[in-house]
Amino acid sequence: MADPRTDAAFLTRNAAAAQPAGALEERLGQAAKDGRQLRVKLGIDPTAPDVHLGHVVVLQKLREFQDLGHRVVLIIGDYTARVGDPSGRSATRPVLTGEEIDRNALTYQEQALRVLDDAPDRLEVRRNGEWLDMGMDAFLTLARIPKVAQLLERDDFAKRYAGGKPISLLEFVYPLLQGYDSVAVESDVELGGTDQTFNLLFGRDVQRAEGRPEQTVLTMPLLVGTDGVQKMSKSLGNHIGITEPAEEIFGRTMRIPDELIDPWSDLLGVDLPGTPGDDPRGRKRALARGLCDRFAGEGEGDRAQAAFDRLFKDRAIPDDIPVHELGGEDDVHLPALLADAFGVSRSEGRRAITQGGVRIDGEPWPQDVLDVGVDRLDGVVLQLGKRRFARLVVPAPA
RNA sequence: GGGGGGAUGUCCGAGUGGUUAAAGGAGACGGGCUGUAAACCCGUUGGCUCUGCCUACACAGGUUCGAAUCCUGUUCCCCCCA
Repeated sequence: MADPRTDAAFLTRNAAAAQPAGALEERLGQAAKDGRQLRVKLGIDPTAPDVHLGHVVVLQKLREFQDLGHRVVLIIGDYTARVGDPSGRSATRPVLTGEEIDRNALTYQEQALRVLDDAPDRLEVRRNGEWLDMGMDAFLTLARIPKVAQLLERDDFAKRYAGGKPISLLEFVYPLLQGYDSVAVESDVELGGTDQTFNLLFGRDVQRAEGRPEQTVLTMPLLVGTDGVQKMSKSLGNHIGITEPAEEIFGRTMRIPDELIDPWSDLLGVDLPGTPGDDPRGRKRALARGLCDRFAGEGEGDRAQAAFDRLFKDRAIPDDIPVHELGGEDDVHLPALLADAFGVSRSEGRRAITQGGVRIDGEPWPQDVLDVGVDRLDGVVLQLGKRRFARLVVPAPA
């Protein structure tokens, strides 16, 4: 446990990079000798409050530091959220209002604690508004540090610049502010995804300029989203949130491409039976169960899997489905009903019917029938496609 | 400050007066096959009270029998020169 070499190897086993080389082990050794905790920083941007599996990769790594006795410093970027982090973005980010930031930060914190240890000596939560709300003179002093050429080398800036896409000065300033966070909290180590590499390394420059020891940078590979192509991100809609119901986590995990099974298992810390490449279906089911147990609660994995099998193997109707109340009309226009029940447009509903995608109580609905008497619908299960269900009820006359 | 270029549907991207709800691709959705994977096949993809109607090609106005396409103004973006 106290062997720095073992600890460093453990911490970097699934990391993308630890920079500079060997620095992590050295720090761990120094900390052990001085009998103090390392301060491990993670800055989070409170623009997207819901924590998803992509965030878990880094949170999980923080947790490992905590379990080795170190202290995590979580920085809520309430001030920097007004700037907008350009990392990995091809366009300028929207700016949030103060209330949105507060709300998001709270939600995030709450959810992050499902992964992190919140013991008082293991977790410190700060907001960078504490120190970034500085005067112009202080800011201008900081502004000497970054060089334009250096900023332009950064991958996403370079791409945008070459592609004729806009980059605002505000975005240029972002790394500087994030770097100053490291000065303010005296971080020993900063974590982030590989897309954060530039910002994290730049933090070292700021620390050096301020006469502080430079932090070690540990980057984690980006978790590929459920589409199997792009990094997991809420705005791309390829994410799985850790507060989602077990059925959802299970089902969406089952839809990931096979190539993702091992990276996910590795980065999210879910152990799988068998060897990589073998029995992808079985391993994927184990992965899905593991994620459910971890985020929805112990035992949820088996439960979700059973529900999943009922639905897709037996093609049965799930037992826990939302109830949709019908209005008072005698005749129901099916496209309108589908629109109300499932949040699609009436045209989409109509299309689904004419393409044979609608079922009533599991029986395919005739493709040319768009209207039906309300008496035919009381208590039945309306189904759109393979996985959208609603139980219909006709309210008793008052 | 001067000059040039651009803004099209979820995204990318054709289209420079009529046969354009707008080629093509991606994505998505429905069906088939299946392991709710991949690959593959078929269909759909602005809305609606649907053999028709309405709204759409940055925004506002104009020319025309007719405009995404022409003109004027506005907003935003990019490039070059200073």
